[in-house]
Amino acid sequence: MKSSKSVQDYLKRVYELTEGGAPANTNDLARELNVKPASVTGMIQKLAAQKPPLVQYQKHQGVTLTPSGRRAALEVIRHHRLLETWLVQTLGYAWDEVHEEAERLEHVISEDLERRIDAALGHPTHDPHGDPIPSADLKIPPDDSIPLSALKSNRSAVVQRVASQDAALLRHLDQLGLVPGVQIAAGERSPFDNNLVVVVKKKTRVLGLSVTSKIFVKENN
Amino acid sequence: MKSSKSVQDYLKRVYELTEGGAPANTNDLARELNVKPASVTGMIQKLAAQKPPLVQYQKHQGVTLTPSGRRAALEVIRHHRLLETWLVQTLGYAWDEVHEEAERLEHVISEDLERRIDAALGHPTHDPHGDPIPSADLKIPPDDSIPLSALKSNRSAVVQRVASQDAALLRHLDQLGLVPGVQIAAGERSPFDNNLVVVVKKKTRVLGLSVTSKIFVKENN
DNA sequence: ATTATTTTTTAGCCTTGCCTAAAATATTCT
DNA sequence: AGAATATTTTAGGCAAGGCTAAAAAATAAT
Repeated sequence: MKSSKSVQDYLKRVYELTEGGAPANTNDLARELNVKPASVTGMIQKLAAQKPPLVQYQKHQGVTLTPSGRRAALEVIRHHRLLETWLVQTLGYAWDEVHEEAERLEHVISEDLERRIDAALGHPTHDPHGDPIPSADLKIPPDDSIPLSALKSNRSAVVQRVASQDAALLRHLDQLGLVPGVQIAAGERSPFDNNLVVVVKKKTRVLGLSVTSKIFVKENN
Repeated sequence: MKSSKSVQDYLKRVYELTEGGAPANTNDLARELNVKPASVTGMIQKLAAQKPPLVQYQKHQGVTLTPSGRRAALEVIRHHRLLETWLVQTLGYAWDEVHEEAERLEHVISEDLERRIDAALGHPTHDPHGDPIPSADLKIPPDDSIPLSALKSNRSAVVQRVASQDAALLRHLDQLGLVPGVQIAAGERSPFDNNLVVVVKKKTRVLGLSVTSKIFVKENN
């Protein structure tokens, strides 16, 4: 049976919060879902009680996804990222404008529409932010990028991904040309505040840690 | 405040059922909405109690839309018809495949997306079935078509609209070439069963009342 | 004009998913 | 360790939107 919008949202957030390996905790989920912690406990208990269970859960020990839960989460994420790509490529949306729209559409599109969008776009592997789009069989391509904040001085790299849905930040980066696919070079790094000098499209910029930690790059050769 | 999917569905059905002028009754609404009559009564009472009320309602006398309710209904219908047009024109859907998809999408698209689709399609006035698309200010173009079943013998006309969402019927009509825009000519009519001989694209067909009553045409000059 | 039948409404209940307040458990600090 | 603090869970409620069963109203039939 198809899960509700709420359930899909919970699974998606658990997926995101457990990408680092550690289980997700109630408070973080509550914050991400704009819901009270007590509500999270309630929902998590239901998800863990389903047959088959969608999450693994022991009280006071956080939540992880079961294989079923992970599949359901990836299905939603595939919808989301295909939709974002589609809105940008066919309706001229900017990359900072598509998140909320996709957030609503992702829960209602059919598998048929999913396939048609996928085909119309030529089976894209990454969305406008550079996030990988799970394939039809829900595989995710491995990610070997590193945060720009970890790039060594005097090395060059290609921007792979911008891990933010903050519209203001995205517009700012777009302005600077800091979008997926772009070639950059790292210069001096301040040891005090971690500010980094970066050359993008012949222009020299200084970026703070709050920015460089969200830009993921792949070092050249 | 934006109304829920349920409320939008109720308003849309009331709109459709009252197009003939008469108020809609509980049973018809229940059937259209796949809900029990008792549930309809409950919801209608809530809609009539809102400030401003969305429906006009007196017990045992059926339901009509207030101006606010009508506006809300037309907004949803605009979404639905723009979406159907979009799916057909940009993703290669057939006209019998789009109804259910649009039925779910219509409730979640933003006004921004509505505008972008409208613009991308060149502000279409009719959907793939020939139904009029309410304009941005929710006006509906007047309809001067008549059912094919009422077309006089030996007159020719242009198909304007096919008033059905039955996929099998739509596929059949598509086969026959009986789609909006097509030129047809009426021949003999059987006085017993109302079967009508029609010439479409040089081919002669005999159509029953269940078909001719759903095809709306405009007689040539 | 009563009775019978159909239609509509009321009454009471259920599920989902959220809330607040209180209780229980963990964690941190001295 | 024990107290103070922070986090998490339980308990009890609420609103939306369905349902069934019973009551009431309208319509039809004798």
